[in-house]
Amino acid sequence: MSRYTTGEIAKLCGVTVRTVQYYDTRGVLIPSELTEGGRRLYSEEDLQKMKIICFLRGLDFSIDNIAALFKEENPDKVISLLIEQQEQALSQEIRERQEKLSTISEMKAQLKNFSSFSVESIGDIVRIMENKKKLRKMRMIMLAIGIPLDIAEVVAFIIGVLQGFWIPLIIVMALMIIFAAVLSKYYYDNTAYICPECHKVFRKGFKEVFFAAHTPSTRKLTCPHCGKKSFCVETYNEGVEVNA
Amino acid sequence: MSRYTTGEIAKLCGVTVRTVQYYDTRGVLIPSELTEGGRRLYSEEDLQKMKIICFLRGLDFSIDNIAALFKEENPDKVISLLIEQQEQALSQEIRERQEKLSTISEMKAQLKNFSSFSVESIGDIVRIMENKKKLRKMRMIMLAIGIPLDIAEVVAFIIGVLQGFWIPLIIVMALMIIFAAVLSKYYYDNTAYICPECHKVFRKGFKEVFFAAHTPSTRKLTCPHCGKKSFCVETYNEGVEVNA
DNA sequence: TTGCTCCTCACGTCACGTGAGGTGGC
DNA sequence: TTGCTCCTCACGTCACGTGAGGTGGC
Repeated sequence: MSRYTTGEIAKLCGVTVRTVQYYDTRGVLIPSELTEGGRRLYSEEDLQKMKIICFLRGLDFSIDNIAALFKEENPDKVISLLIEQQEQALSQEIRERQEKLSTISEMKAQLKNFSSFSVESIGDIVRIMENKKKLRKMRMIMLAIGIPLDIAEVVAFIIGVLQGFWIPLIIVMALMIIFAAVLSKYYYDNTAYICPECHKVFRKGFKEVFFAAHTPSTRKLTCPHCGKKSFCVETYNEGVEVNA
Repeated sequence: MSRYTTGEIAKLCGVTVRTVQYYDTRGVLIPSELTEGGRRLYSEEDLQKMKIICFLRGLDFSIDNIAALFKEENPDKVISLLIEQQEQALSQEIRERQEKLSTISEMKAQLKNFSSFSVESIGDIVRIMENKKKLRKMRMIMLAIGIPLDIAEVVAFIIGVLQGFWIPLIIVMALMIIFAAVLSKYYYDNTAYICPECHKVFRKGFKEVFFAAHTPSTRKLTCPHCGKKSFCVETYNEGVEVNA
């Protein structure tokens, strides 16, 4: 009959001595023998049990559940239940982490718009991310109107060239100008800007916005709150008034 | 200037009062004011900061990292670093959990082979899972030899029927018998069985194994160690002698 | 005055890790 | 005798949760 010491069990199972001792105090693996000096001695069965415990711990089963399993009279029913639970828990944890990952990568993308970053900018980013869907929806609506008009213009132009009949093109051009004005106004009304310096949301006059230097999602504007001129990130306007 | 109490901050940020107090003691969010009675009062900026803290905590950033970020002079460099770290950590955690999930589902599949399950069977399952690759490899080798022979037999049979020339079929049949004998011996030599009662690995005589009732991965055998007859799970043989 | 909220200890959670100071066993 | 291993407290980790017993503020 081979006997193992705490250290031997630990080495054979790839854990620390402390873990083996801990499992004793937790009552999952009580050594089958003690020396007169109070040292733990483990049998071959103890070793096998420890290996099972380590395997289950490696699958994130809790020590309480493992202990319960060993005390159980009908372990076959309990193990199936525990396995189901564990599958659920792990899948849930994977889903959560995947969501966090996608939030992080969206945040990373937004960070690039901030020329002057301070920790408070994170608050701005959260706001932008929350309003991003609305902003995207608005842009989609504008595209849905703009693209057919563009097509109409090309068609009217071709008609003009091929048939020498220019009336359609003139009508379409007129429509284009009207729609462009309406769309610009619509876009302007539904966007606001976040100052990267003082983190306030503001809107400015149409002309200033229209002619400002810009990138796809920022515009260089003078913040009406702190007075600093910088590239401000565009966001969906939720009831902000124009601060001239 | 609006002031918020601990409870208001908690409600606005979707956390408990205890959490708000805890962030104070941890030094991440120290209230900008205290009443004479010692109650915490938070400013509007404190609220914004708390929202950022909660957002970052929701992405599993540690309180220490968040605190460091707020104290940092160049937060833009630090935030990028932290984001990278967090992405790495989350991906790693996802991978680990996916591996655990696949181990669990393999274990679930193996469990079905155990008619009489006890907690010790988990040890058997681990052993079977470890040897599964070798067993599969052996079965693949046997298929790789068996299938060409099968094809050869069909071809020889067709030749016999079409041309009345039966010599090839006779030769192939003879080869088949020889190979079947060799393969059976090979299969027999490389497999052992685990007793679901006493969990020992054993091998038995060729005849008993050959004629035993069986399923694709178990065979009804009498365990030489405990003497009980039951469906034993097949595993790869790692140097076990025949225990007649 | 009465609820409600908030306050500070202080201990609990979970599965160990990390010393400290002492001792068994080859 | 000398190392090495093991022993038992006892505290630390991480981000809070959960009472207990007391008090501020409307």
